[in-house]
Amino acid sequence: MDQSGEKVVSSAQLASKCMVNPAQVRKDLAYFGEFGVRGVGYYVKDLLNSIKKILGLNKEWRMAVIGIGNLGSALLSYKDFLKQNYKIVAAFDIDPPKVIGRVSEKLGKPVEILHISRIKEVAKERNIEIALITTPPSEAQSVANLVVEAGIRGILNFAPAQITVPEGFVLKDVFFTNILDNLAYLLSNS
Amino acid sequence: MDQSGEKVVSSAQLASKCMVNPAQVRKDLAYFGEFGVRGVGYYVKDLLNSIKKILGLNKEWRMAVIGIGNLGSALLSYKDFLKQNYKIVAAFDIDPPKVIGRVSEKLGKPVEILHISRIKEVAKERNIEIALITTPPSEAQSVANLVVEAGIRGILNFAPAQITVPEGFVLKDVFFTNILDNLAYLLSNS
DNA sequence: GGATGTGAAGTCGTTCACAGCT
DNA sequence: AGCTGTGAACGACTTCACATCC
Repeated sequence: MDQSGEKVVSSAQLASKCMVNPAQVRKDLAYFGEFGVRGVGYYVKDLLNSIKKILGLNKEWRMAVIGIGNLGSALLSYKDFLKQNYKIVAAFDIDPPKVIGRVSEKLGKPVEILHISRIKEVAKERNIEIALITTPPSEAQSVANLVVEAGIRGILNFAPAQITVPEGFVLKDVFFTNILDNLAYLLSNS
Repeated sequence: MDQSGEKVVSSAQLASKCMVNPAQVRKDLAYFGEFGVRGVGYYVKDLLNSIKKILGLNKEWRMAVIGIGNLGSALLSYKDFLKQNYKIVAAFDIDPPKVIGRVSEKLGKPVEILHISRIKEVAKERNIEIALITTPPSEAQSVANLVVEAGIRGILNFAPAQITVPEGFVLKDVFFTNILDNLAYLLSNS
């Protein structure tokens, strides 16, 4: 809406876009503060900034991809990051030379692939806060341990393996098979 | 538990494994039928079968991958499908010859990559019920239209694009950036 | 006048507690 | 005796409705 040049928006407009109740929109926003103006609505620019602040998207998050197979390569060339506040600033593998060429072809400004042993050093240098684990499942936990040791507090795990991290670290799994199960369920009952 | 040879399980055991309340487990299961035996618990084998039936996992789901870039290739060699009831039986791209070699290397029994124009014909032949869309976002909607026209009722969309399908079709998006946003939020507030 | 922010009412989901069955 | 299935009690979230402020 900001890009379309719209200045204000009401909870009713937001609600219809999100297919929820207008009161829900107001309650949810009011939970974090007073962002609206009575009798007017919400100023789009202000609301956008406020929400970004709430969600932690008012800064650039610096990330590393670990495990440069097909999935890791896909992430390295994932253009959608550019629109968001995420940036891949490092890539690691256990066998770096093999893959440099492959990735360089794909990107204008390629990210050099480094040996996993350098993660602690590089994490500090480049202020890495999030690690994307795209290794085979058998390596996921030991890689996670290295990530933790390197002081990277956020982990997004793409490997189909259950891994654990100590208190104070945040781990999220991307198991698309869960979504696939949901799809299968919906197909079975329709 | 079945693989460990356990014969029966109580709602209390299931609850502690899932970190929920025992009554929750019983209510949820009872919603779909009577699977337990009073004074005993649930027979593991029977319960497993019942749950598979409920979730639509008591059959093999035949799938096609459309768009054989990095992500599509990753899915083609995704070993975890084997454990589940999903099978990739076809792969499509707009430029098939280019990629055959790359995928063949990776798999013992490669799936041949076909031109997208053959989707309708092949969908019928091979009883394809689910399409995994891994094209660039700009192509996602037009590919989805072809999928719908081919009579494939389930779509799992990996492309970062909003697409729509007619009534009667089921669409699920795999937008891992949502999970990444959630991770960033949790990191910001801890 | 008109849309927000919010107590009150209403609805939905979770937990308790026990009857009923093995 | 023990555990399920389930009505009743409870708690949480959603929606309503209006006082409040621009």
